[in-house]
Amino acid sequence: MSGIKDIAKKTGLSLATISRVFNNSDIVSDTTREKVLKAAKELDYQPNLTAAALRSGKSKIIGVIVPEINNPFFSSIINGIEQIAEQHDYRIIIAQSHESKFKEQVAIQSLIKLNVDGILISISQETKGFPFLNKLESNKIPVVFFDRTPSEKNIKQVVLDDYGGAFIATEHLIQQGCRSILHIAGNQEISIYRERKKGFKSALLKYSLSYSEQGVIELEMNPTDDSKTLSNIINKNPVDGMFIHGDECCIHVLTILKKLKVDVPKEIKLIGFGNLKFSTLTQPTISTIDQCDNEMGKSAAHALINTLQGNDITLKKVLSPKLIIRESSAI
Amino acid sequence: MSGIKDIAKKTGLSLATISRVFNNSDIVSDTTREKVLKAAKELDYQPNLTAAALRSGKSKIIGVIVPEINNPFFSSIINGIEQIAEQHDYRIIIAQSHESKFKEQVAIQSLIKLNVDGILISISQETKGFPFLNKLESNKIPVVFFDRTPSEKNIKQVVLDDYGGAFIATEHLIQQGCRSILHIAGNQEISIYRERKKGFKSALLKYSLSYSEQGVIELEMNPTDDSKTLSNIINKNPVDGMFIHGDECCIHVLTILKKLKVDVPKEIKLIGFGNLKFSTLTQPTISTIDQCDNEMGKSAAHALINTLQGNDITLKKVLSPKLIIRESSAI
DNA sequence: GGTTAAAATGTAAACGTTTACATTATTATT
DNA sequence: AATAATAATGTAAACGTTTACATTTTAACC
Repeated sequence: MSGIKDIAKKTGLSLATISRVFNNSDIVSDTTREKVLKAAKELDYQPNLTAAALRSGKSKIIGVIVPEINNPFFSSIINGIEQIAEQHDYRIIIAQSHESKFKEQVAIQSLIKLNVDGILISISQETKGFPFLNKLESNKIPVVFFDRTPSEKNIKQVVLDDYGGAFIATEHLIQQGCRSILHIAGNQEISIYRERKKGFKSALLKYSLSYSEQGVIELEMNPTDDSKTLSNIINKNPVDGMFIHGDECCIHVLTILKKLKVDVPKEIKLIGFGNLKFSTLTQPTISTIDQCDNEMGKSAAHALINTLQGNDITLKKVLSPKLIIRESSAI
Repeated sequence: MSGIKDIAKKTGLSLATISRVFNNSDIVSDTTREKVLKAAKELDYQPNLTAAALRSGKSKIIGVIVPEINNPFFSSIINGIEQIAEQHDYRIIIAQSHESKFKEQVAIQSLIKLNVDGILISISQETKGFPFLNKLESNKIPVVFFDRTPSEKNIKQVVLDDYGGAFIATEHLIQQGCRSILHIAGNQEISIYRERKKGFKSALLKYSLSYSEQGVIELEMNPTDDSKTLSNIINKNPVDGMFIHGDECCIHVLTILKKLKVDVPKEIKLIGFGNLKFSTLTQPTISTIDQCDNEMGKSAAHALINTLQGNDITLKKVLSPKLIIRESSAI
């Protein structure tokens, strides 16, 4: 492996000049620049980023912490992050929290030790606040949160407008003629699901449809139990639409409804949330809300890189989810 | 940030001794070890891995290159890799080739510059051979390939027995009573799909069923075209089973068959390949072959770490896929 | 052509560890 | 108690860059 020294020897220039050529920050004369680049090519020079990182304090590495990497939502986000990072010549290093606050902390420690320039993180479900913020600040490591963010104020974050997404989903059902809509909600401990419930409620109220807590249920994700629950509800007061907190649950519901001989979308229209790939593979295909996962990754990466470059950024960016209309909500 | 120097100052010991305590390689007396650890705790010492990497040449980072991170197969593998890496105190850095040979090369260069200790890679579809092997060898960076491996000999790799998987899938259909089985094959340019076709053929022959090239087709993944293709075939000679090269295609076929009013599994039994999550969410649920994705990641990581630690490893590890029986192949 | 300003290059220390080698302290052996 | 062997610690250079500061070269001006 040839280094800066070899180029210096070959060109007769000093180390400093060579270094300046590659960090095109300073002024180097065109002739020497060319001379250096030529020599670099001939020697197949590869800069040693470790050495550069040690001296300059900039590693050109961004740490990314997600709960689970093999969750399509997060892996798409990472994909977005990677795209932007690559464009700016940053590498990303990935760690998982597995929804554990402890592992999250371990991951952060590791990233600090590795001298990452910044961190992108979606916090674990266990984590309410974010006690590591001080430590990161004292290490001058900027953080941008995405999707799942802690309650602290004045943090940089990019999130989805879950409320708005739920609103347009519900609105869509209403516009398709539904008048008695059930919301199958997610765990209300988690803020995004609370927001989705709120959006559902608002849409009903806007269109003067009655909202009641009986119109919102949670499921066990167990075929037999949920089948009973749903058939009970449907038989009592005829439901003609369902807004379901997530695509996976939506497919679960679809399967149950089929078994109950309910025609989707004729008798009941369905809309999910998430735009997972398999929502296009069901029969009928599932209408849903796109979470802009890739875009979220890109935005988060942009925000962090801007911060690293000293540009001011808006503290909070809210992405607008998109309505995806498919067969399950057709008239 | 306090460093080794601060501990030295606080304890009155030399830098070398402190270093030795943390690289518990050498012999340090128990009393000084304790003294150092105590001081380290009090100072909240975090070793600077960049400095350590520069001096020692070992970064404790493993580079991982996959075609697409947001592909459930690869993200599960990465998950497995991460588990093992973490246990051995390695960090992983992820790069994507996006199926491009050029980007693959760029990724490798980046990883070299970052001084990764080793590389795990599943090569892009464009890549037949692996011309970067020399470069990595000359940089003393060991490589372990997984799933998609180049044709070169004497490379460390962990792969799936695609042939065997296809064999047991087909055998299962036969045992369920199928006698006229269609194979919906994947792109025969790609070796894993060639292997699956071979396994299909072998199983038929073992059970004295006739094999002909008409019994193998490829689809366009387009609902209308494929619907025609399939109805033609089914009408000519009655098919009672299908072994499909991948779960996603299997769902596609299932949807078409439903529209053609074919009863799955009564009239035609289906089995896919891949054990993707959504194969449990269809109706009927889909029998499939599990690809051991997580295990593949673990094995690959183990192989690499063993190599890094100087232990000899077997050159090639072949994982045995598992039969997952669900409704689509029920009697 | 001499003076000054600006541009280009050079010098050498620094980043925080690890490690070969040297030294000192301890224990064992006779 | 002297010597040898071993264990524990110390010294200082090294890893490959970046960068503050110093110096030299070039250009600009009157």
